[in-house]
Amino acid sequence: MSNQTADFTAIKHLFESDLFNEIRQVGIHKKVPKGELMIDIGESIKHIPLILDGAIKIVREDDSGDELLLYFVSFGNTCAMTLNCCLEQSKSEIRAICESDVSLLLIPVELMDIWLTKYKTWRTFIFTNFHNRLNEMLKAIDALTFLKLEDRLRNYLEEKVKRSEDNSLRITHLEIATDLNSSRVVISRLLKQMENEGMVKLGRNTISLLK
Amino acid sequence: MSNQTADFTAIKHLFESDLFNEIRQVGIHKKVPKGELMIDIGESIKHIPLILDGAIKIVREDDSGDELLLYFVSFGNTCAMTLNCCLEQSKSEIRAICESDVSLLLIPVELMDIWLTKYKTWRTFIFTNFHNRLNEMLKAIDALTFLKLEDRLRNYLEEKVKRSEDNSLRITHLEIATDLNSSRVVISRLLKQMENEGMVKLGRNTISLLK
DNA sequence: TTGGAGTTGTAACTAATGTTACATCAGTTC
DNA sequence: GAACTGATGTAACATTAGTTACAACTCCAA
Repeated sequence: MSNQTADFTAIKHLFESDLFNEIRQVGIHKKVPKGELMIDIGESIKHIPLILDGAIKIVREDDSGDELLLYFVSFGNTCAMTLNCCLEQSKSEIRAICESDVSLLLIPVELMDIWLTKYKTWRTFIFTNFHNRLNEMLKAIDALTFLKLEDRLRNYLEEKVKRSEDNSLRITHLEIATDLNSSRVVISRLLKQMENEGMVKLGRNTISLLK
Repeated sequence: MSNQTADFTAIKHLFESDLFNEIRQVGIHKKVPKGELMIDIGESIKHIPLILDGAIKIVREDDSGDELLLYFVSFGNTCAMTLNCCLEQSKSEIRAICESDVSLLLIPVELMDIWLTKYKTWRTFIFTNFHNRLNEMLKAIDALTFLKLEDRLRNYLEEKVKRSEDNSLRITHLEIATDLNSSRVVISRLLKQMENEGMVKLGRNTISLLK
């Protein structure tokens, strides 16, 4: 796809102009529709994805198919887990699914190291990303360790609402249960309880945060 | 403390010789006894610690003082969470406690970026560390999400035994409970059960892994 | 308009983990 | 050796979360 269609505003300010120009030249622009699987567990990765628009949901899965949502990656960022894979030539440990329509640039792995020596802003970019990802992982660990499911659910809903137009979400109880590695019945129970407390309003396929 | 007393063998093979010499020149050698608090949550960090010998235990704590052991860092490594802090000038998100007597080198933060452009082996070192730490965090998340406490306990004991001379540990049930963010009674219960199954042998202040 | 397929509500039950309370035991100190 | 401290064993109970089962409701398509 032609790079003319890509909107670089999300990343322009991140990089010095020489680097920005290189990125425009070598980056392969791609649009991926909402819901599409971008990377699956076990795949090897040859490009660094640079997100221009939209958000990606990063999911972990165990052997028996149970899932857990780890975090979201949005514009101006890249996935540090992916950087990992690139550097180590190893397979992906995680699954990446488009949370919305996503516009991104693919950068060939080889440039990673070259740009690290050449551009200060690239180093900053890479390390900021590692930093953000480590913090997201810490947040996930904190939630799993110290929070009750009800609070994880509330956080989850708030996080989702932040990414939506208004206070309402188009989502089913089952989807939530999957993301939180719980069961549908438990989520329904907690949601109903939250509705009774006036925290949310439930409808078929929709949840509105009132708080 | 003089650098003559430091044993560099653990890291010599990691770096090209120019870099290795720089490290020897600027690195401040330090020995920290077992059990000592190296870094606490909220502290700011001016040096990158390079571990020569021993192991450090990385712990997370929430507002109410509940703890969780995240992972161990041992020789030839550094703590990526600390790298984070260095780079971002932010405060430590974690607590680091010496699991054994530790010998380490302190590298001034300023050199971090300079060495990144100058030395390929430094880049590899830094990224390998980020990689390892992200993987450790993933492992922690997996355990919290997908494992029952009994299995986390077994993993914990196996991990500890790896770092000890023989199959026995000098540890109390309370210490284990703290590391796993559980309660002493629960840990005692599970240990007793494991003893009945012939998996461990319990004594006062000691646990031996049998199978 | 009828019959799925998917979504939600709810009850009853089970399993896992945490809490409280107390007894005992080993080692240390006075 | 009496008193104290920390470590462990155990019972009874509480809470949280997961499971099974089933009814009811919505929407879409044949």
